[in-house]
Amino acid sequence: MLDRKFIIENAAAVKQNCVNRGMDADIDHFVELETQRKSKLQLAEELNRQANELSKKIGSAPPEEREAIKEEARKLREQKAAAQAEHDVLEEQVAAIQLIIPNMAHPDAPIGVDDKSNLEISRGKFSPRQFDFKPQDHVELGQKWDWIDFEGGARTTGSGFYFLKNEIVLLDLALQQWATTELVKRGFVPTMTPDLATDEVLQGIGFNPRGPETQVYSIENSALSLIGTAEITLGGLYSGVTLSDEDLPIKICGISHCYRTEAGAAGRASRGLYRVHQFTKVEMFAFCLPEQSDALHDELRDIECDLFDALEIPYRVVDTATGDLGGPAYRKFDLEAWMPGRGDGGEWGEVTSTSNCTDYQSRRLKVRFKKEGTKGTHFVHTLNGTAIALSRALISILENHQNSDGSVNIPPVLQPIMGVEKIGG
RNA sequence: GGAGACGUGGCUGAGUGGUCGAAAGCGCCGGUUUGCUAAAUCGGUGAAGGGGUCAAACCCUUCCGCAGGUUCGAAUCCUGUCGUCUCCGCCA
Repeated sequence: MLDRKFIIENAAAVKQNCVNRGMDADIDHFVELETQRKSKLQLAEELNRQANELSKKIGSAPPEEREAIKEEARKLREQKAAAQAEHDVLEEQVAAIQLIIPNMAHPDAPIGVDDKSNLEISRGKFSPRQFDFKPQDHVELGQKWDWIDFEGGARTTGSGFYFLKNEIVLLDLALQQWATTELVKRGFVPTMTPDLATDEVLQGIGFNPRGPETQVYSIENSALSLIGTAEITLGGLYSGVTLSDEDLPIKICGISHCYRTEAGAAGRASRGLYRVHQFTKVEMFAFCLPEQSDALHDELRDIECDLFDALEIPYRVVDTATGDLGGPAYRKFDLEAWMPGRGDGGEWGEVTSTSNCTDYQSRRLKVRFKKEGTKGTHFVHTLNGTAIALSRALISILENHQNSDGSVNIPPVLQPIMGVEKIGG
């Protein structure tokens, strides 16, 4: 969320930003309520101060006066409680609006209401391949070699779930192992995170854990939800913690399962593994100083490019338009891999996404830093990026590296881990 | 899952109704002393929110895991909750 003072002082810019992002937040109402809230708070504090003053007097007052002072103090406390109650109502309303005001956008982020305004900024090392046969999609390949069992997933759990089987399990594990190793080489602390998090952390990261619009599976009779991404647990890792500026940036990566309800998202573009309710992901996350976040964002994007280049998968990099940023992101880059089996004759499909969320998440999660030798604390900047989302990486590998007999070549970087050059056939 | 103990400032740790935002020690910052270092010694040293100021100084409120309650007044009493530890049970 944005700082309240910032919103009030920059109301016009915040309003324009909401328009650019296609979000509807009543900034004027926010300013009005927040102003009221502050004056109520001052009133409550003043009444409290007066009551405190009286309470202190009681000890030294002559016994016969004590009851009268007590009575007066009691009245003041009652008035204070009333003012506080009014304040609390306002606070709730202010917080509700503040929660839906999106982050400001990077000045270079393309402005537009949806993904049609996304701007392609670069391409990977490899171009989409010209097949001399009709490429199959990953669903067909998965069926042919008994690699992916959607029927089994549907029977045990429901539509949108699947079993991975046979060699593709080893490919999946090899990708996790390889990606994590690559990140460790680049200074990331590897973690395996919980697959559940408290609703508070979910909300801090920018997810809406409950309610009709939610994309999140929540656990009944508890304040826990299944995470949609390790961004949630990694971001929550230091919630409430004040870090030292000397420890920043902290680069951390995490392997987790990701769960998404994908309510209303079924359709032709969601075939197979592309949009599923559960998948595994290796996620990058960083906490850093404000002045570091732009460069770090570029670094995360470049790592994603390195990984997909190493896997020999064609992709393009997209600078996401304001309307497609979501709430927390200040700027977002997506990698879209070429998926030969998608649509008619192949389509680009999102495989990674990296966002600079500046202090939008850290303000809610209260992740601060202290500059050594100075007073006060500030909010860190947080960034996240997909290293490998297994389901979509598997699509990319199967579809791009398939042979005419349906066998699939394993990218050279994974061969030492898997011990084979090819699967199927 | 059952029983018990505990949760105080960067750390250790005192504090069982007001004089406590909180002793003491350690650490840290600054001064003095000293050939350097160490030691000694003096002083300072939490956070959030609000007001105030050009900026400071300064003022107010809140914070002793968290949330409620009792009371004129709560670190201290009560309830709930979360976390940690120990023992038992169960278990991969």
